[in-house]
Amino acid sequence: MNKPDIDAFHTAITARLSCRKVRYTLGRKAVVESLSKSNGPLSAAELADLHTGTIPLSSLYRSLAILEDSEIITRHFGANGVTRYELAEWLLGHHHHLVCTSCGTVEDVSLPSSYESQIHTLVEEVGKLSSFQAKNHILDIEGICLRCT
Amino acid sequence: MNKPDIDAFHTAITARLSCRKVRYTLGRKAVVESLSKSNGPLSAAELADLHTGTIPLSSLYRSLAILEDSEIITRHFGANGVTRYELAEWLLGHHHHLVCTSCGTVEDVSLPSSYESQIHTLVEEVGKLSSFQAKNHILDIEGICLRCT
DNA sequence: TATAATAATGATAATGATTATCATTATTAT
DNA sequence: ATAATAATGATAATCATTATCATTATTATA
Ligand SMILES: [Mn+2]
Ligand SMILES: [Mn+2]
Ligand SMILES: [Zn+2]
Ligand SMILES: [Zn+2]
Repeated sequence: MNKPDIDAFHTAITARLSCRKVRYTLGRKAVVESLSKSNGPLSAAELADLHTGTIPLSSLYRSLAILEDSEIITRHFGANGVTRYELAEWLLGHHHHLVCTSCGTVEDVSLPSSYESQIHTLVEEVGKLSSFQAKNHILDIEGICLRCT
Repeated sequence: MNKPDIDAFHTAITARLSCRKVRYTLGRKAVVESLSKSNGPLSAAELADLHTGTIPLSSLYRSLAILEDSEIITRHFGANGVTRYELAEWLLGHHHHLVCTSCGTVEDVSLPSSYESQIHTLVEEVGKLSSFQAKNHILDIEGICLRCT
C-alpha cells in the first residue's frame, strides 16, 4: 500500500465537507490524521487510544458517524465482530485486507491489477448467474501475520 | 447452493459432539435445523424469531457459543455489523456470500470451481508477497438482491 | 435401581459498544 | 453586533452479548 500525503487528503476532504455545510474541526481532522497514518483500518477503541484524554468518546463516535455520512470514511467489519474505520476508497484507493486470526490486526493490501480484474470479472459473472446486481466486492485474506509467526 | 439432507447433518453432528462430552439437545438441534433450512447465514435475532417463545435468548446464545466451540457452526460478519451464524464448511461446503446492501439479507453462493481456484492462487501469491501466512479467504459480493431491484 | 457426578436450562443481572439528549460553546451569516 | 446554525462534552439510554446461579435433566457407577 502506497502511503499518500496527508495534506492532499485534508484539501480534498475540506472541499467535500464544505459543500455540505459540515465543518472540518480539529477532532475530525485528528481522526483523519490517524487513519491516514495507519496501514489498516482502526477500531473506535484504537482511535480513542491514539488520542487519550483529548477526544471524548461521544465526540469521537459522532465524528466517525459524520465522516461516514459524508463518505470520507467507511466501515470495515469481518475481523471478529470488530468495527473498524478507514478512509474511503476515493482517497485510499481500492484494496483488500490481511486479517491476522491470531492478534486480530488488519492490514491493507493492494492486489496486482491483473488479480483485481480477475476478481472483477468473476464477480460480474456470479452476479449474472444469481440475478444479483453486484456493486462491489470485499476480499479478506485470513491467516497469520509476520509478527505472530 | 445445493441443499443437503438434514438427517446426514444430525448424524455427523451427533458424532462430533459425542466425542466431546457435549450433548445434542433439542435447543441445539433446533438451531441446526434452522441453519440447515436457510440459504444464508442467520443472525441471533433471526434465529430467535424462528423459534419465538420456545428458546430463551440466553439459551440460544449459549447454544450458538457451544456449537461454534465444537466447530459445528461459524460466524460471519461483514453485512453491516451484524453477526450471523451458519453451518461450518465441513458440513455446508466452501462458499461465498451475496450481501444485499438494501435489505441486508445474506445469501450463500458457490463459485464455479475455476473461479474458486483463481481466487485460491491469487490469495497464495498475495500472501507470499506480503509475508503473510494465508489460511483462507472471505469473499463477499455486495449489491442489490432480486427482491430489492 | 438408587445415587452421585456432570451438563444443560432459564431467569436475571452485568457488561460493553454504540447512540441519543441536551445544555453549553464555537462558528458562520446577516 | 446579533441571530442562526453547528459542534462539543457530559451524561443517560439502548441493544447485543455474556456472566451468574439456582433448578432441572442426563449420564455414570455402585
Ligand atoms: Mn483498508
Ligand atoms: Mn454462508
Ligand atoms: Zn498477528
Ligand atoms: Zn435485498
